[in-house]
Amino acid sequence: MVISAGIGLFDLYVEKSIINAKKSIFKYIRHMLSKKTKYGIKALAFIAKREDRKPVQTSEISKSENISQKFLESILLELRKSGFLGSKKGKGGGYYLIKEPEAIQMTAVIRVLEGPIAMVPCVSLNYYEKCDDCPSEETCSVHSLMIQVRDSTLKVLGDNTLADISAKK
Amino acid sequence: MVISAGIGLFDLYVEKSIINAKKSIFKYIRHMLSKKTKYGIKALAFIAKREDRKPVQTSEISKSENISQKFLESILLELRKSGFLGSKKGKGGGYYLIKEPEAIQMTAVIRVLEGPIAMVPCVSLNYYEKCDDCPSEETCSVHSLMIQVRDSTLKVLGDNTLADISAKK
DNA sequence: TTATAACCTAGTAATCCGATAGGTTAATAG
DNA sequence: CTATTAACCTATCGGATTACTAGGTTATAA
Repeated sequence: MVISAGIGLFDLYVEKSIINAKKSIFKYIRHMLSKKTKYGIKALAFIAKREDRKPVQTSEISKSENISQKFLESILLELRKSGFLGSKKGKGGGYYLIKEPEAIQMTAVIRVLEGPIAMVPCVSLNYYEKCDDCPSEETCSVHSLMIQVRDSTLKVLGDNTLADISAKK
Repeated sequence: MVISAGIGLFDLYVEKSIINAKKSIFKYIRHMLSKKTKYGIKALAFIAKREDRKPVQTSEISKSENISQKFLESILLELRKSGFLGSKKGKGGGYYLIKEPEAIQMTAVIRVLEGPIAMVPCVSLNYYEKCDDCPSEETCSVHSLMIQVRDSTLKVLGDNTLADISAKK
């Protein structure tokens, strides 16, 4: 007597329930800060911690901070192009800070790597965009709330410089 | 003499440059607050604005706030299941507030619709998750910064209730 | 009994994230 | 002058989400 030679209806149900279970167990959690930004900040802090101003290699940061080297390369490249870092090729090359850590606000770093700091485009200072569904921003219940959130976040990120977050402990 | 019978190298280059141009013009902007949450807040405010406690239909909110009705249905359903709203079927049915608007903090609403308020899971109070790349949270440069952001955001969203954001103007 | 409006289950296109692969260019050491 | 080093560049990818849409079923009231 053959119990189950192929995939029956029951098997399909089991299969489905496993998938659903997986979905609920490994529930995706929305990250507001992308890994790109997170890695970028970590890398900047790593470079800032160096007493000397000698170039730091991507490979060193990658190993020390557990970041995929290729991914990190693209991030550091972007930070260089945005004017945060300078670079040097060849042996003994790498990336180095151009400005003083005290002069680098976290708002600037996040805006370059992540984009807008505001939670909705209609309250963004640097990436403003009108909502297509909203007839008026004055009467929008979300608008004023998000302005408050934006301002408090901006205060924190503006007060913190690279020097603050890379302070040796 | 055939000038160009098919797709030559040059055509491909042109094609490519158009694509790149499109990419840069219509740059995607990361929204931290999803439309789902935004619509949910707007709908709650709409219902709270009603003096009477009679049920409000999805269709009415949908028209007034320019929200896709089907999408809104799913959102209101979720808000009902989370204990923010009550519902009534059939004619004259709809959704109504269960609690007083003053008793509904925006932190609660956002946590249900959006998920964590923190920008990184490792500083989330309700959705905590260890970072797999970080050896220690104490020495992480991002961690302490994100705690500050979280706390300031939490303060704003905790201070604001549904009554505050739905106040008639 | 019929209209209404909530409730439920699927599925979809578009889009992004995080990463990988495989090179080229420029600077330094020997 | 040559080899090595490390930044720089281009392309591509799977997996996952978001914001919907489609097409129903159930419960309530007129």
